Amino acid sequence: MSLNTVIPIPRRTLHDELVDRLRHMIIEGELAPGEKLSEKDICALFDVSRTPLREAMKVLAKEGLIQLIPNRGATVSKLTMSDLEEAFPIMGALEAVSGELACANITDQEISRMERLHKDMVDCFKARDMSGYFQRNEQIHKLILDAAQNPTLVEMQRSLSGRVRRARYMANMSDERWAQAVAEHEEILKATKERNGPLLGSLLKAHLANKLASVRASLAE
Amino acid sequence: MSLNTVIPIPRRTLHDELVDRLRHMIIEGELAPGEKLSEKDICALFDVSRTPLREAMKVLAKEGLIQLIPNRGATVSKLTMSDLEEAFPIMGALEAVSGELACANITDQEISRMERLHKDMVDCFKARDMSGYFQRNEQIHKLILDAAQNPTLVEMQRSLSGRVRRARYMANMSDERWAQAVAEHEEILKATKERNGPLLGSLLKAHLANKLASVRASLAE
DNA sequence: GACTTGTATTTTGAATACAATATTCAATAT
DNA sequence: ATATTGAATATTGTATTCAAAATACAAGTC
Repeated sequence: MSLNTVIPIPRRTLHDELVDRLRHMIIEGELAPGEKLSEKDICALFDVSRTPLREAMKVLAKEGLIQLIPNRGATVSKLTMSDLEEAFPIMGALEAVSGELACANITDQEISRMERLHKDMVDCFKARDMSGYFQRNEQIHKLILDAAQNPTLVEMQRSLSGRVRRARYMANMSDERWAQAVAEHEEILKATKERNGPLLGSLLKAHLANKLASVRASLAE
Repeated sequence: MSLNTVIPIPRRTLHDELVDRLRHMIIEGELAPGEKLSEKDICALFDVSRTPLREAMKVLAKEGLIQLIPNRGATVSKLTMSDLEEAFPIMGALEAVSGELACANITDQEISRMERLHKDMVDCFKARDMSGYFQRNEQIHKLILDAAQNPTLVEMQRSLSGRVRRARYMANMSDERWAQAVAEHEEILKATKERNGPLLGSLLKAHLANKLASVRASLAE
């Protein structure tokens, strides 16, 4: 029997499924920041009992996406500027590490995939296709992260960026900033191809810092 | 009424309490790595029902202290060398950030408390009081972290160091390494007093790297 | 009318009950 | 003797029930 090719039957528990679905809804803004999450309503929505839902809520609270107050239920976490200020230095540090580790481990194949994604992303930029741009952008960052070969790092980044991703609804990217971001990505690609870990690390960190600055500027108005 | 001085009546939920107690037991090694955690047994141990226990388990799994396999229950995570190798670069990066942020925010009062702790720690070293040393050592690191004024950073560090703390049972610190660690702490104190963020950051990172190296060496035998 | 105070309703926390899956172990076949 | 099958048992996943706390609201007071 071809044991290696057998894909295990996906059997998820309800609470795992709920974690994924709720997380998605929160990140996509379907559940608004500050919104009260009534157990009753959500149970009705997904047609599950409160037990698996409550288990899922504990996980989401740990990820920082919701807030649980004893005897008072759950609300979707609000995303304030100070939350961003808090998260960004950490994300920056993690980006730097992932850059260093990625350079140490990345394969030629991954690099060429990155080049392809980069090209597509630039095309999206030229066509002013923001949604397509964001998608490629995320894929590139994910590629770097995965190349770092560190599951814990991936998990932490995912958790933080999940919290912060909602910020894209907070501020619109200016045209200059967009162009600048693309330019930064050119350098990021270059450093990766050279497998220059420290450089890639600092580029990624700077890239993130610039992003925060632009959000801050856009909110200051 | 003196509203500011009223301490809220501490009312914790059972699952919160369980999270704390189980975490403590795992970190202290009372629950051995690899040990199966039977819901029935633990419920009996704490005299609670399965509902709050299961909620607590989800949180501990998220912290990486236990592993949950659907329909097969929970086991205490094992701590392998490769887990350490994975965690340390992240912890290093977080240490570096906390050093930078701490220098920006630390008060004179906190610095003098740090000096006091440092002195006590050196005394413990001279008296070969390892337990006392560890205690002060931890307090110093916690002080730096708290000074960074970043709750998310604190939480992430706590989570990672919780996983890794068990490593102290894996390897005994050599006498040279101990002396070296104390010397490193001298520099850490100095950089803090000078409020030299980048320096403190790199010292903390190096301090951690050395620790990992010593664990690795000690395990290599 | 604004503010208490007490009661009804709703919501959450925890325990129990039931269902699904895994494990154990004896009986059977190889 | 070892391996395999299937029933018995145990354990986990989910639903339901019960209890405690919070909220909503109405009646009474100033």
